[in-house]
Amino acid sequence: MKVKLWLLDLNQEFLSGKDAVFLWGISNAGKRVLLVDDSVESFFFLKPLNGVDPDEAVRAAFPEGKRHGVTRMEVCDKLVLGKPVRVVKVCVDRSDNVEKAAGRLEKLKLFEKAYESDLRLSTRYLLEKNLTPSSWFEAEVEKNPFLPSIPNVEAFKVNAVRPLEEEKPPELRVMAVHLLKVGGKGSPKPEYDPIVAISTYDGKELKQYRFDGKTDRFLIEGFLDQVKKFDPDVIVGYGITEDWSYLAERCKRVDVQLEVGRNYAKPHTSVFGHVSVTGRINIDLFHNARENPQLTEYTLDEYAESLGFSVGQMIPEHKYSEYLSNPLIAEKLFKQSEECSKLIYRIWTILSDFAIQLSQITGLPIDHVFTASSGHRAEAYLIREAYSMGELIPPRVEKPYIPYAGGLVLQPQKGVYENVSVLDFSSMYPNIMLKYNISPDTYVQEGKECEDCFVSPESKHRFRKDYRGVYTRMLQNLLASRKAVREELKLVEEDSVKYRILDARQKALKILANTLYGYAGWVGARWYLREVAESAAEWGRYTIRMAIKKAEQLGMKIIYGDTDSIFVIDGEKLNELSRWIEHELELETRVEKKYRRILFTEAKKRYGGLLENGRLEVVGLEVVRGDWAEIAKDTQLEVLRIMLETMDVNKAVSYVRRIMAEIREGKVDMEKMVIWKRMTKPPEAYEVRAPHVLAALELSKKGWRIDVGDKVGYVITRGTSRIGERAKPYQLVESKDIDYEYYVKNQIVPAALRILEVFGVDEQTLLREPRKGLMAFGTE
DNA sequence: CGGGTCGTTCACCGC
DNA sequence: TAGCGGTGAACGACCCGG
Repeated sequence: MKVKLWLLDLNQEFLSGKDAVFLWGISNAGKRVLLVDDSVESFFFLKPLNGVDPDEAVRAAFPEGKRHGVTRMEVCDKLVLGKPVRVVKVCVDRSDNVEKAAGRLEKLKLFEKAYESDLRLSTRYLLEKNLTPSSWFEAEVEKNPFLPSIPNVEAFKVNAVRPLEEEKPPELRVMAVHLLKVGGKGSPKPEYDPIVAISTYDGKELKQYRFDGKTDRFLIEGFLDQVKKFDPDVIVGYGITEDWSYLAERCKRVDVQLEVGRNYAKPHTSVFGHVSVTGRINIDLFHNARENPQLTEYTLDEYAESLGFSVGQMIPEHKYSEYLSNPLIAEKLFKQSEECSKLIYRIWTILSDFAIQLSQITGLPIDHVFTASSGHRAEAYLIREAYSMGELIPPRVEKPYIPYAGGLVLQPQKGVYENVSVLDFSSMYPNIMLKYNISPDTYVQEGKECEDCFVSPESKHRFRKDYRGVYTRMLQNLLASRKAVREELKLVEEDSVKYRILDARQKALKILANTLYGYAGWVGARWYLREVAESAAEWGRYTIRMAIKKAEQLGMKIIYGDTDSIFVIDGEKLNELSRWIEHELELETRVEKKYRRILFTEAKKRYGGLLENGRLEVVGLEVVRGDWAEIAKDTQLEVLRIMLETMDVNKAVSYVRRIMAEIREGKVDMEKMVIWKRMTKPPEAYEVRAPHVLAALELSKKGWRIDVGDKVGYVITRGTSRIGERAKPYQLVESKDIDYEYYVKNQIVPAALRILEVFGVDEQTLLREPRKGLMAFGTE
């Protein structure tokens, strides 16, 4: 019989002496289904050394292979970086023996290296069958008495599968989970702090299981019953990776089995520390929060706010214990846990489309989408592309790292300009890589012959024209799909489900395409080739230089430019320029922005301007930096606004003086003086005793846990020693100890002068007491 | 030994 | 656990004159 399924999750099992892949899905009739496929074979490839005949190699190596589970060896034709190669396919009795056999055989003096021995069986299965997670497929199945029996899930043995085109995902049962953990002192420890409550929300029903005063056994059981009863397809939490291990430890103590998988299995750790729950999608939104470096503390409320949710004041974690021990306010804590589960649910609703699309496109299971880095996402896609071409997937190996030159940045002349347009190349690197067929498998090594090649402008790297590479194919597919999606988007109503799905898809496609250039230059990549990244950058610089030259020929004034953009004074020649670029350079451009007025300092990558709609945009300046005190950023923004809107220097100067006075009078909140910096290594590992390092050391001495990646907030206090030693964690400082002069001299003055310098204001002018009866500035 | 110069370390941002 | 280009603060080694 045939079934139509949406692939939720897959895992590998060893069943009656054979490897099997378990496919967990939802049928088009809404049934939860398990398909078992034990027809999958484990294998890898060996490339013979130069001069070694593959058939000879098989005969010589087979006896040794047999001892390590090799069942069969055969010679076959594959591609290695675009070149046809006869390689040996090695089949192994079970997947556990793959790496072992590959390691042994590689050592024989017959082979250069092994390919695809580091692919997991489930990955191989998806490739072989051309399936992707989070997509529909059709399976030819039959009942079989030896299959595991699982409540509420129909199990079948699979005979054949084929992918389907259908887009719309089925209705998923989603359960958001929040654990309320409270530590007596410091952070809660599962060894002695029981769970206080678990809240769940499924979009309709809110449940909460509470500590009964003696044991958390019953609340855990209550929660587990609810999981079994509701049988979620998706379990989503914030920090749920940690919650699972906390739960596991608690379960051990109170003698409960943490059976949350569809097969009753406990949660288990898979790649990159990601936790899987068999048969379900386990999503930790914390991983998504971690992608946003703007966040300081990575609390749920901060994360939710960054996504546009308005969340009221939440009880901070260090006060949990205080709340819990006071019956008058304890209820607030429980209420908050409930609200958290609702919030987690709502966040998932807005992220799920994007996650599903990314999963479909890359072929990564949906719960890996958030944990995988952008490099791994691109790589997952490349693996599929390579597989379909018959190209062997290179192993991850350590390679030496050689830096190369990147984008071109023009030096701006400081000053204010009016009517400036920004002409951007659309997806410059992807389009350049496409245009010149830049790919690791089209690269022609030095000394090798090549009749018809693209030659990079500076290093003269060559790329063959007669063959489309993995990168080229990937980009062609991504950009073509994106174009098609965007065309379709135009015909779809904006509020519809279809619009949401398509928009998520086109965004995912764009992100993947843009990642590929960086991927090429990443030493950790399977398809790393410095020459690829280097050439793309060279052609990028060449392109922007050509555009500038043409603009100048047309009599246009170039104000600035960075990598893929040029800033020009708007005029009737702009259209001519972009037409020329499209025609001669064969690249698309867009007028991305128009500034009514824009200010440049003498520095690159730092400017601010008034857009046509009146919005003030700031790039690179202190205003947008996370490591300046709020008060300095606010002041700079206001100075910039005054100057761009009114060009009134006196007004700006007196504004700054007013703020300086307020600081000295102690009228500014300490909160606005906190400087945040991220720890990039453990405090002891620093060579320099920088302010944030000393502040971090002081915090850890007081018992705070400071991890790499945490942001430390400090203020500068009064004293005569160097700044670093006067930097104190803001939590430990009273506002009377703050060194106001530091904030005036090292924060307000430099931030304000950055702008005012352009108008000839210097430090002395700014600091001088305004004289009575005279204008504040500009009368001398 | 205090004050200045200057190279280095560090974090962050732009694209 | 994607790349390079770029700015600017603070440290700390060093020099200098006293």
